[in-house]
Amino acid sequence: MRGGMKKGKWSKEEDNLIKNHIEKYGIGRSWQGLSNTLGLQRCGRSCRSRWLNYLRPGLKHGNFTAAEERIICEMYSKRGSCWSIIAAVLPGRTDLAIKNYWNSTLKKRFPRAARSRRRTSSDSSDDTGPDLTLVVYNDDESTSTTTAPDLALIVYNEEEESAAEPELPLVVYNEEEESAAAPELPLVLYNEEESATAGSSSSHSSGVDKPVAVLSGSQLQAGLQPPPPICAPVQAGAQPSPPPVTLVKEELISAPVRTSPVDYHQTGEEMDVGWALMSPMPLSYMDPDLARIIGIDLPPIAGFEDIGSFLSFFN
DNA sequence: AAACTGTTCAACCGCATGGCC
DNA sequence: TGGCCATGCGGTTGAACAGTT
Repeated sequence: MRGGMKKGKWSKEEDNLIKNHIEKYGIGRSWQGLSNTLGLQRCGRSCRSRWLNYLRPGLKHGNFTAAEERIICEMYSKRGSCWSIIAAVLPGRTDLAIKNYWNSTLKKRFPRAARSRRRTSSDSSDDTGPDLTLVVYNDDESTSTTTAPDLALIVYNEEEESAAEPELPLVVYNEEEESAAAPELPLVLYNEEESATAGSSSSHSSGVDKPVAVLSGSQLQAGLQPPPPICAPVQAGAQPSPPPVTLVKEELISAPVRTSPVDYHQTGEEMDVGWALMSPMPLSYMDPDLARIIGIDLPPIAGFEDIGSFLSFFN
C-alpha cells in the first residue's frame, strides 16, 4: 500500500461493491469519488481499470476466436499498438485483453505482422488511409437468425515477404457449417491483370476494383462454384508511395442466408457477440458498388450512418 | 514430488491530454 | 492563462498457473 491506498488483487466483495453501485447509480462524478463513496481504499484509476477490464457488462472472457486473431494481426500490422482502436472493432474485448493476447501469443505466431508494423510505423506519412479490416463472422452454429451474409473483406497491403511463417489472414471465411438450403450468392470476377504501376488514385480510395463479370444462379450451377470457404483477397497499394489498389483476384462471397431475420437495431435486442459486426462500419460502406452488384441490401447500423463517424478510427 | 521454466493475465506505472477553476 | 486534477492509453511488472524435467 502506498498513501493508504490498497493494491493488489481485487476481492469478490470489492468487485460486487463496484458492480452493484455502478449498475444502480452509474460511475458518478469521478472514479476517486466512487472509491471514496464505497470505502474501497483504492485509487480511482484502479477502480476504473477494474471496471473497464473485468467487471463491465458485455465483456468476453473466453478464448479469442480465429476471426478475432485475424483482426488483431491485421490491425496491428496497420496501426501498431493502438490497442484501444483495435479494441473498438472487437466488441467485448478490452484493449488490455488484446494487448496481452498479442504480446503473449500472437506476436510469436505472426512475427511477420509484428515486423510489418515496425517497418511502417517509422514513417506515418506513408500511412495512406483506409486500410480497413472488416469482418463479419458467425461461429455459432445454432444461430439462424439473420439475413446478413457471413462475409468479410480484408484489405491489406501486399507487402511480400517470403512466407516461411504463417501468412497473415487473407481468407474470408465462414465458420458456420454449410447449409444446403442456403441460396447461392453471385460470383464476381475481377480482372486478374497485374496493374501495380497503373491505375488511378480513386480506385485506391475505394479499395476495390470494378468487377468485370458477375455470375450467378444457373451460371454457378453450371460449374463455376465459388470456393468454400469464402475468399476475397483484395490488394492494396504497397507503401511508401501508394500505388493504386488492384484487385488481383476474384472470388467473392458465398454464404448461407438466414431465413428468420432479426433486426437488432429495430428491436433493441442485444446482439449475440458471436454475431456482432466486428467493425463499427456498416457493411454497406464496404463498397457500395459491390453491394449493389451482388444484390446485398444491408441496413446501416444505428449511429454510423455518417461515414465520417467511423473513418476516424483508422486515420 | 519437487524444482524449474514458460505462459497468461491482471494490476500498476508513467505520460499525455483535456476539462475545470 | 496557468495550475490542478481526473481520465485515457500504452508499456511494464509480477503473481498465479501449467507444463516439463
